[in-house]
Amino acid sequence: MMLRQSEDAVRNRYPLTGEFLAGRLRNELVEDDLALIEEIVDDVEEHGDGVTLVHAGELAHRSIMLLDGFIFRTAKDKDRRFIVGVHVPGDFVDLHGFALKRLDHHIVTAGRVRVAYAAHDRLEDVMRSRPTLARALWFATLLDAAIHRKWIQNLEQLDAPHRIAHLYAELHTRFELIGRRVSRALRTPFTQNDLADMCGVSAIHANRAVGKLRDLGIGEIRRGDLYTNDWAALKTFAQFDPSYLYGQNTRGGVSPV
Amino acid sequence: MMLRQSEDAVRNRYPLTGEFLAGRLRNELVEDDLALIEEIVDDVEEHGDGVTLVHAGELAHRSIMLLDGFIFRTAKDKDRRFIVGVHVPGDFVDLHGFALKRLDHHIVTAGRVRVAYAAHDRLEDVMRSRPTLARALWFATLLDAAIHRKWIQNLEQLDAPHRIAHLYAELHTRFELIGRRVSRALRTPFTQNDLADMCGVSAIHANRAVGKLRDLGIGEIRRGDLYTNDWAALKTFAQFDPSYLYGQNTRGGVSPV
DNA sequence: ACAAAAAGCTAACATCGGTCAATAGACCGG
DNA sequence: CCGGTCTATTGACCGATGTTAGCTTTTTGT
Repeated sequence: MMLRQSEDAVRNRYPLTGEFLAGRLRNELVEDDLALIEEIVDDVEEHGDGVTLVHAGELAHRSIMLLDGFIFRTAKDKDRRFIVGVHVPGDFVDLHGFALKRLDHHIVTAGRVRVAYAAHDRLEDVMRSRPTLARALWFATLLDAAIHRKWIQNLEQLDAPHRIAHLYAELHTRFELIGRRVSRALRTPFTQNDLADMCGVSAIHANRAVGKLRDLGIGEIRRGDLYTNDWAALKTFAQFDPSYLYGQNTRGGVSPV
Repeated sequence: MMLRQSEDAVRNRYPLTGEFLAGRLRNELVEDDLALIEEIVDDVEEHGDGVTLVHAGELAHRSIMLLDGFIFRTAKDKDRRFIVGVHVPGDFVDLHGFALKRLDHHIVTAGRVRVAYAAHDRLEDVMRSRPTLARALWFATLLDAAIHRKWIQNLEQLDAPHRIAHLYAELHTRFELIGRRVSRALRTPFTQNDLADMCGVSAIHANRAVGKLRDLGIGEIRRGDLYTNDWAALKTFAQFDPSYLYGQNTRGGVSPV
């Protein structure tokens, strides 16, 4: 299911240069640079749940910016799926495909999404004329790598309940960084199956972990939505340290410029 | 323990532009670019085992290229260490520190190493004058991210014996890609403790896994060195698919240029 | 060569997590 | 409204892994 809309109509309701880019490419990009990014986006689409936007191995000629919703990076086995990353609005989901040409994994929607496409040849032009912007895009891919490393550490260190708590803690902070304050409920379209595939456990064990978080009073997860009245407690439980997200208030190397 | 040597003396014995760069930054870099990389290396050092070359959080003003030996990327807990990445000769170990300014993890030697340093301001100059080279360096960090994703998948998918086998399979291929053919023995300075920290299991369980690989006839690991007479069998056992390393023979997006 | 330290190995037991089976609730299409 | 499918949930059982303890072998420092 794919609903293409008038590009301008969508843009007017959700300007690209709003919360999104200001967050993910957070740095001292000037207005001109932001305008330039708007220009290279050549298409806006909406998609339903579980749509594979890019298959591993395909030659890519454009990259996807996520405007609304969630997107998974997945790997597939003969009979199992592995989620190796998740994206929130403002993320350039497969920017690395720009330099690598083909992806080593799939890009799959999680729930309904709105995405924008940036053609590689236009990206090419822009990066040549604006070294600042080129650096910002590099920074974005490095941030992805930093998140990957934290996931590796979590898989090595935490048991299932802590992994799930850490996932929501990370999402909570990533939403903050794009200017979306989450109050009592963090809403996602994730099933317990999705949580399991992100945390490397079986769906049944993910269910047990969700139950444990509820019993411990850390948070209640219902149909992907996490409810809590104490995010600080949840983050402490998850041993969450936001420094790997290179946010604004953590000094040192914030700006990619 | 740090043994600084005459830079020229070391370079003559192990020219930088040899196997190393040709492998890791594998692409159509011209001679001039390679010469340029040699120029920005301003120091060569040797270090012993277990030396922390860069601490997480430190402001970085230079990046490390590994010339010989192995280097871990590690995270630390109050009483535990996690290895989130391993590097082989030819790798720019903390190139991402160039754009991020501070690292989210530590850089620690594994056994004796030889490293070269590239000052960030010189990298800056070079990247401005040679967009081709800038793209190559970006490519190198994207390759790191691809390896991170495979590690995530392995931690989600494989049990301890398969994780260890996959680790050696990966190293075997990465050595091939830098022109070092490994015949019967892949030699590393890894202890079983190191293997455990890379695979997210206890040292005792790593020992059990090593024993199982021996019993199954997959390979024999003695003091970090893996002996086998059938690498293909080992790679099959590990479910190893080299495409994520973006090697030469896998067509599509090989060149970062 | 010797002693200390590090690394490797093994066994026993407890916990985490996977698998199978069965059930109930929520959502969807007809 | 109904039946089918997806999702969530629970219990029983079993394999994988963690923990503790003790021991042997290898390496390292003197």
